[in-house]
Amino acid sequence: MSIDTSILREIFNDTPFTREESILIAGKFEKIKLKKGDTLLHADEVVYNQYYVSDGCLRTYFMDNSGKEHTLQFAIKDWWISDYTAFFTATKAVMTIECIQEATVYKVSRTSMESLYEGTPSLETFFRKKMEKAFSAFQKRILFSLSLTARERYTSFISTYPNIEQSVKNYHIASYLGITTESLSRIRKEITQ
Amino acid sequence: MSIDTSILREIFNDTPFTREESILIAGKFEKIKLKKGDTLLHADEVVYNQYYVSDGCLRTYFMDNSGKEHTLQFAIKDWWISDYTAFFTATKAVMTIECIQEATVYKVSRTSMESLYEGTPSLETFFRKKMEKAFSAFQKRILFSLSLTARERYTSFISTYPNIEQSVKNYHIASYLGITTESLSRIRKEITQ
DNA sequence: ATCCTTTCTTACCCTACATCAATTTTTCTC
DNA sequence: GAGAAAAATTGATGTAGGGTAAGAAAGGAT
Repeated sequence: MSIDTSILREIFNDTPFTREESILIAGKFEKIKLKKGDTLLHADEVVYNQYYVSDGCLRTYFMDNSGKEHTLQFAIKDWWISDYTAFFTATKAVMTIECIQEATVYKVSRTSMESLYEGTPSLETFFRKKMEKAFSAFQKRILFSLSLTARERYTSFISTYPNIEQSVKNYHIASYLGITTESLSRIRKEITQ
Repeated sequence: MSIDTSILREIFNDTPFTREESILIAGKFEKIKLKKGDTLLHADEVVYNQYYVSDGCLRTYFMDNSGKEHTLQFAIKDWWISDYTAFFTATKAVMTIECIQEATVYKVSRTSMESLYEGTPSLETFFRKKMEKAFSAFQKRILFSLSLTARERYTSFISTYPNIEQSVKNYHIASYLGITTESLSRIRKEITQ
């Protein structure tokens, strides 16, 4: 365990920590390198950690009873990823996190987080705000899934996440949008005409 | 402005505050009574406040270009409600909050919240955890909308929120599930047979 | 460069849910 | 409790997107 304190600047942006705080925080993180296809977290595993993505691309997906995959989230540089429902309650994951492009992530456990919050309120503020943004993003996604057609959701996705689009397969995007890869193909054809 | 400090126990459960903190916090809240049909927040208004629901039932809905309503959230006792995306960033609401059953809510502004966080870390912890739960709920909702049929989403809704079901109209539920009221009617018929 | 695997596309038909148009039931109001 | 308004149901028909199957492109591996 432990990472270089200089990386904290990347992870926590402009959040100011004292020298002591930095050392304490850095001591709780661990650097992990992943290759394409690696699984960072398996469904049914108890979730102890969340991960900061420094580089590469990952996705969280849920596999339903019929074996179909549903992508909940992609994560690229500066995103955090985990099965958060399971992470918050230290229960079993329903989702799997897969590396879809060679990645470097920094891992930290929930218990580490909780203990760090105690001595470092600015850290808690940082995560509260992260949480607020993530919450907003999910809210928007729900509204979109309720009110937009598949085609509209696709064009919205493309313009919102142009960087992600390059890193992922079309069938990943389809499973994120809630449509089949065939439908996405038809939509793409329609658009380019 | 200001409410009785005794109500804080209801709002913040078992969160312990000092006498001084309690007075400070209570000073930032305001009690509001709503009748059925009242609008607590209009789309296009800048959102300064969030609301704790002490009693009654409200819903947040989004109206799309074609005039169709999409219910994002219901709120009953002990839930918080706002257009959170707009609340966090002090921007204009895209959603409207409507009282659907005579309600009592307690209002507090974002700036009040931010200033209270500074002196009372336990308050920030309280809201961080609330946020985590809300985030999980939204995540679950996204997974359900990706992987379940309309019928499955309906039965899941009914069993998850039996208390809400009684307070709301079927067309509210339909707009929450992302289907038409006619489809919901057919699903209900199917189930009772 | 060639073979093999993965990904994407296309064509055909199918289904879950939508839309439109009444009609019935429930709820509100005086 | 009669009449009006709102909500729910039902039937007929339409459509976005799904399922299946096959082929075409694009990437890797050797």
